[in-house]
Amino acid sequence: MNLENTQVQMRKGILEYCILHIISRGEVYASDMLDELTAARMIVVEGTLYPLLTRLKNAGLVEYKWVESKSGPPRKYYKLTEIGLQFLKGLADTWDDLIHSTEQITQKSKITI
Amino acid sequence: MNLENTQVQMRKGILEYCILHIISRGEVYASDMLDELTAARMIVVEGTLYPLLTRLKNAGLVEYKWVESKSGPPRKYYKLTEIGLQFLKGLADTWDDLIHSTEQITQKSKITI
DNA sequence: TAACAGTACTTGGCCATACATAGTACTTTA
DNA sequence: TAAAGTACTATGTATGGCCAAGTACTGTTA
Repeated sequence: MNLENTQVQMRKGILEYCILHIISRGEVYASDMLDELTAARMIVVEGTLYPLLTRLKNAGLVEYKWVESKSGPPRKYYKLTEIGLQFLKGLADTWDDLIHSTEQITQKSKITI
Repeated sequence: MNLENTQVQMRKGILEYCILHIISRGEVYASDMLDELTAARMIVVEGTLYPLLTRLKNAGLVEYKWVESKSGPPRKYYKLTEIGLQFLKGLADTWDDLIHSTEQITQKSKITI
């Protein structure tokens, strides 16, 4: 039980939310997402992102099309499905509730951090 | 892949943070924590809380003492250790970073939720 | 006093996710 | 043609939340 591990645990589920958000803004492929996540200091590695995208695809929340690249192999460009959009809206509510609940608990605290 | 499951995933790690916060405010036992978590609409069940408390104890973040009860079996009253307090401070930073990163990503979104 | 309900804590097994690591396949460049 | 870069795939591990069943103690009541 250490900080690093807890950071990983806290990320669980939230990553899914963030990635659906990124995809909701337009067609992107994996490297675009990694760039954006990194820019927001939400560090993610390939081994996490790709399986997640596969899960989202299998669940029907996203779809992709192959697009040829000028430099390298073809890329999968993702976009949200209608189901994915609805799911994202539900996630947004869940996330807001979680934030609110956590604030309610932590703000009661007397300790100063 | 459904909302309910993602809610569970999002809770991971955050629960640990909330419970350390609750314990930081004074000596409490499990039912007190459950009441407070429920009041904040952070629903948790016994099977989640007790193992978590055991982990925190084994990691040296909390300690407890047995206190007799007027109605029922004795209770474990928990309080933070010095290590636990330091850990909680680290978690607070982690949580703030996570909130900030998530906001940075979700607020860029064009979709209205 | 014996059966029952209430309270507090324990335990074992299941599942989903994040990650490390290694590997495949294609393209461009030297 | 070999090397480097890009994009995606696959496998195994660890962790934590949850379900469900169980233990143990106390107080109530018939």
